[in-house]
Amino acid sequence: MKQYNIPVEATLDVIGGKWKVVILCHLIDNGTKRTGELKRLIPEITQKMLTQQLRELEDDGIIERRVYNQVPPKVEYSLTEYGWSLEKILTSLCTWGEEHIAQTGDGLKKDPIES
Amino acid sequence: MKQYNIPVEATLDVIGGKWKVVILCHLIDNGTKRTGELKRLIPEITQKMLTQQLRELEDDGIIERRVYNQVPPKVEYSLTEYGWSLEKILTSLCTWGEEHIAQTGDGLKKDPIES
DNA sequence: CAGAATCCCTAATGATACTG
DNA sequence: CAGTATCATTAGGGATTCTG
Repeated sequence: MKQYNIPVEATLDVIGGKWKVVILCHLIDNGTKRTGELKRLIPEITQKMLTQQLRELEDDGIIERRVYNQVPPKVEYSLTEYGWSLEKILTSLCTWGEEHIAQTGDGLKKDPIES
Repeated sequence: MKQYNIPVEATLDVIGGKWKVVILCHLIDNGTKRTGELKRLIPEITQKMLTQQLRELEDDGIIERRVYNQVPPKVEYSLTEYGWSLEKILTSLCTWGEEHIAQTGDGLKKDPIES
């Protein structure tokens, strides 16, 4: 049992990881992504960090990991019902980022991937 | 000019600091807090981190720093208009934390401060 | 009271190689 | 393809001291 000084710390505990929000925002698109897709969508992330962040999200019940027993391996990650309860937060974060970019000199990198 | 892979990274750039969301959630209460108040509301934070996070939020135009020229010094921090554009995000984060705490074994620390 | 400046160290992250 | 294990690195952050 964890103890917080303020409720929002509980939220940060769950989505505060360095890449978690980014991962979740990608998953929110259609709700499901393969490991390799996430890796390509998040070029700077390392294999290690991707796996680690995914594990933690899984442990917190935010995402589900589905393994297809085949060769080569196929693993899909998707939001759980509990994970979808973050939808409002995630979309707000995304929207704010878009508006912020629109208002500042910041921008988006040239998408290195075609779809 | 910063370049992001996905818009939400811009948001994380601004509020992704270790204590920023917590600080902002406190400021959202009534919009203004003195340095010492924040320090007491966030017991685990160090002087250094508090100042550092406040500076970054100030640099990003999220909060405003008002210095009263007196001895002993008095400094107040408040959300700027731009900072208030984060309100929806911040309240969502807080609410989710409350619900998460209600549904798990987690809880809040005994408030060490009266009022 | 608010905060700047040090020193210092751990924990978080990266890089690489290996496995089923 | 997905993931583990290991080693190396660093920077984020803590403790302390000092100042107006």
